[in-house]
Amino acid sequence: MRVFDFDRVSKLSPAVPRERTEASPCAACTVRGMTICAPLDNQELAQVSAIMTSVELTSGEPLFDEGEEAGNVYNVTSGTVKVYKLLPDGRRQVTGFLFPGDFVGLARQETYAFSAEAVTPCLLCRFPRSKLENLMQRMPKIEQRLLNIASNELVAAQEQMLLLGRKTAREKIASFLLMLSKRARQRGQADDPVMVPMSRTDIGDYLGLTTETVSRSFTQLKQDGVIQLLPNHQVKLAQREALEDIAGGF
Amino acid sequence: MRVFDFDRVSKLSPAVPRERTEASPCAACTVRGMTICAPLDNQELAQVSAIMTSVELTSGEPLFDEGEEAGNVYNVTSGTVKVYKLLPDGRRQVTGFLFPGDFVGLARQETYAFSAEAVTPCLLCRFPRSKLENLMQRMPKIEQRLLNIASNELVAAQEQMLLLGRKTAREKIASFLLMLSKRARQRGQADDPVMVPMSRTDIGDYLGLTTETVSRSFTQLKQDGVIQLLPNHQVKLAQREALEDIAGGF
DNA sequence: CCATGTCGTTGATCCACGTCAAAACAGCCG
DNA sequence: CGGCTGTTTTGACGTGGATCAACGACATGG
Repeated sequence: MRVFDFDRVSKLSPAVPRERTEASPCAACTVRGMTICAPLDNQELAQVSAIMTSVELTSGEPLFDEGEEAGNVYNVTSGTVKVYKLLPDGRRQVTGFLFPGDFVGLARQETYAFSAEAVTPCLLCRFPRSKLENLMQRMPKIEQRLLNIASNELVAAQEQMLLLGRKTAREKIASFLLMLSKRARQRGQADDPVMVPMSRTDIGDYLGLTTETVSRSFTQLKQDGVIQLLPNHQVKLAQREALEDIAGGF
Repeated sequence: MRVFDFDRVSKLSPAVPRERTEASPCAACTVRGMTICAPLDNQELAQVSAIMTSVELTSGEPLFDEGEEAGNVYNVTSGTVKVYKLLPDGRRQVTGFLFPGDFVGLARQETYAFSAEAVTPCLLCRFPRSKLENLMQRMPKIEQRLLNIASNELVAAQEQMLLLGRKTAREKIASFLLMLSKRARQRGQADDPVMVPMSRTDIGDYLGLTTETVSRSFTQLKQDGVIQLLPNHQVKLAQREALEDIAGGF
């Protein structure tokens, strides 16, 4: 596929708390290093924060639906969001999970190409698309950042196609757990007992499986001693090496 | 997923032959309207064409391999290219087919995230990445165009995930034929007897199926009178409406 | 025009995962 | 603490597509 990256500005770095003295709500943002705001200086940040509003979602609350007019873009600051597409008969494909620092954007059309919904209670930054576009005219750094984000997503999308088209249920679950672990680490969070906040149904819809098969694959990996299922939606990666071999198709 | 589009510059338009008088090889480019070069004026085009070299590939010839250093990006000007990822045991996922006007780019890493190979004899424009980056500094229009391209690809990637994760073999084949038809139309080519230049194996690797299942699904659609299999890799969409219903999961 | 390799089609069988059903469990509130 | 509700797990069974195996249909070159 045709991924690209001309971003020389900023590499993805673990989020570190920032302490600032200005009044901007972005000043204390703990995930700025991973967001669209990463390359901005304080003055630019103030301009961006001026058009931003906060959004709070409870578990299961929709953010927007596929086909709706795409008026806003978002940045997740806390919680987990899922984005998905539906077939007319209700079959669902979750195309991604979004964590703090992740960007929820939109298609080139004037309508969203997918639905987005909170998996856990969430906090997001909302930017009206038109206003952000104006801002981008004056700040090409944002455009570069977006291209960089899009490139990363494209690489991830291809990886997911390989998973969906060619991996077994066991391999899919192993890959999924490692993906969660890696992304938690990138956010500066614990990467070993991995938080798995989403339901079996959501996982199945993400991996192209049923809940029953997801559950059975977890059980099987547990019985093989590769993982341990802990309380509170946590999973211990008891044998990370083995899990990586399974995920990679060895 | 987090797609985005801030491109107000150029909408995708059917490729029309252009007649120009300058010496630039791009002057006569028949697919310029769809490429990265679309928004450029003649003077800019000359600068871009100065760093461009032509590449010719025979059927089955590799363009580059996953993991290789990503030194160049390409634009397909004629022929069909496939891009794919492999698992260690040889399982293959074709993540895309590229036609004239399509861009073959790269990941944010310094290495390609996938392999690319000619399906038919091909002609491509090659751009050294570093030189194009320099050019982009001076021509933000190219950057905007790339973001636009990346956004479109992200939408397509999500559609493909829905297909891979949730559609039946029959629905996959129907969707595939309609995709080929639509893209041919966008290029200004015949969209009804649709050209299907790739092998059953390639189609299977794109749709997450085996060659046998691809063949059986074609036969089934033919027997249902929805399509006709013509010589020379062509397929007639005898009942486009019905095909669209099947593809959409109705 | 036939020999030869590649690709596509068809048939028979198998199995990973889906489906259907029910039990076990986990929150949650009264 | 116990009943209620939704989620996860487990079990029994069915099936769509994979696998294995011929066979037919083209292209290509001698």
